[in-house]
Amino acid sequence: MSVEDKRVKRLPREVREKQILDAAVRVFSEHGYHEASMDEVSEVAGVSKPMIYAYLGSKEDLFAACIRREAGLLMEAIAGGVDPDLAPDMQLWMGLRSFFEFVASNKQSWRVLHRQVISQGGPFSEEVLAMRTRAINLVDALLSRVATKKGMDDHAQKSTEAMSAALVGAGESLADWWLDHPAVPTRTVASWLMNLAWMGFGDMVEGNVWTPSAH
Amino acid sequence: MSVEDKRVKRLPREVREKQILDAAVRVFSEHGYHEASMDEVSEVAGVSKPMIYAYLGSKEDLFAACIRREAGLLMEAIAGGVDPDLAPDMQLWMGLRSFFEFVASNKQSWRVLHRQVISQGGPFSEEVLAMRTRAINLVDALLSRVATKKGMDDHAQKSTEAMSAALVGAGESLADWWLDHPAVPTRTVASWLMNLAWMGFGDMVEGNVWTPSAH
DNA sequence: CCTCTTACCTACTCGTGAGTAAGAATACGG
DNA sequence: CCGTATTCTTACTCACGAGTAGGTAAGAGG
Repeated sequence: MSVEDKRVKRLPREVREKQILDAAVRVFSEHGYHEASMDEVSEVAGVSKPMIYAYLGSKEDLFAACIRREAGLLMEAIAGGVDPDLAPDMQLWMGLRSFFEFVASNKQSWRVLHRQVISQGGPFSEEVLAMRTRAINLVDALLSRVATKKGMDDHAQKSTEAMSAALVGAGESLADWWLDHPAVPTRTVASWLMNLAWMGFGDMVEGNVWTPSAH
Repeated sequence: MSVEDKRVKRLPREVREKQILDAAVRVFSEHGYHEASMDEVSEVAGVSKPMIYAYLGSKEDLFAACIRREAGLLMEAIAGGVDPDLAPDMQLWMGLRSFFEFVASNKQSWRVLHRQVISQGGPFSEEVLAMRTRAINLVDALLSRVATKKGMDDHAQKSTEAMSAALVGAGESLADWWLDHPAVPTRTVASWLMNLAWMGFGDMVEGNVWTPSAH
């Protein structure tokens, strides 16, 4: 009569898929794509291996599904934290804060996403690179808007894309550094990068710092 | 009688080791550690598999040897291009130029090094992380020197390590971007990053740019 | 010409892990 | 109470790739 024996049995597909994805994110984030085994995923998920293949397809498919879900969450978090009517520097500021907040509360998601960004090879690299490109374009839209308004010359205009790539890379790297120094508050990390991006290091040592209040 | 049949035979160990390492760098840079097979390395090297094991040890050993060699080259190139008696901003500038020059003329080396920076898991991650940490410390030494001289407060002092991590990440990311945009000259890429680091984006749009002449 | 070392190869073993076949158990509609 | 669709498992197959056993041949030194 008791429904709770040892394993909860015969749950609807939706629920199982979520459990599997959660387990996959965890396992992939711990070992990376190649070192992770489907057997471990199935064990962590509390479900036998054929279920995974039935519901989510091959290992690559499963990984792609993880990336898509987590990338969606990250992008959503950032987009939701930014008001597109604000001035560009404020938008950048809000975006950075949202990003670091996401990383702080979703370390595993971040690891899965960032870990495989570089190591190409698999067909899933498209998936991952796509989301990185989206991030760069997002920043580029901001920067080039500023550049145009301020009337930078053509040569400098071209540089905004490269700058965006650099900024995104700086953000990723800083996020990684932060994982090893969790004592630093979110706001502080975000402001460091904001200042580096907007004022540069040279200005900072002169005491010129960007603050959200003085828009 | 002819000594040149098809394969050059019976070369001394030194030469073979170099051939193998060259092949390994190429194969690892193309596929990444896991997707690369020892069979392919042996094929590219023009040497049978047991030779690799006899000379360089296991797959991990071989990979570690690659990393060590290429990281050594990179660090040497940077150290050789920087005069430690110059002002910090000039040192940073020279370092950046040397770095991008190295990437331009050693794309494969760069790929091997950078590809695996993130994806932890293997025991070789120590090897790779070590060289990244060295790079960050190098930059940090510069930045904190500036910060101390200029008398930044304690809070800001602490930030130099994080800043260095961000800068290194920006450099890596920009180098990757550059691989897809080879038309841009080395000097230009270096100056973009230099300006971002020293002046920030906000200053650049105002027309304030750092140039090597006005030290 | 004999011996010892070093360079070198063919042809294997064998663990591991992705993917599957075949069917058991449970709900549910008629 | 009977078919039928869905959930779920045990117990396999099978390819691939790291690592090796065992042996050949070529030069060096006597």
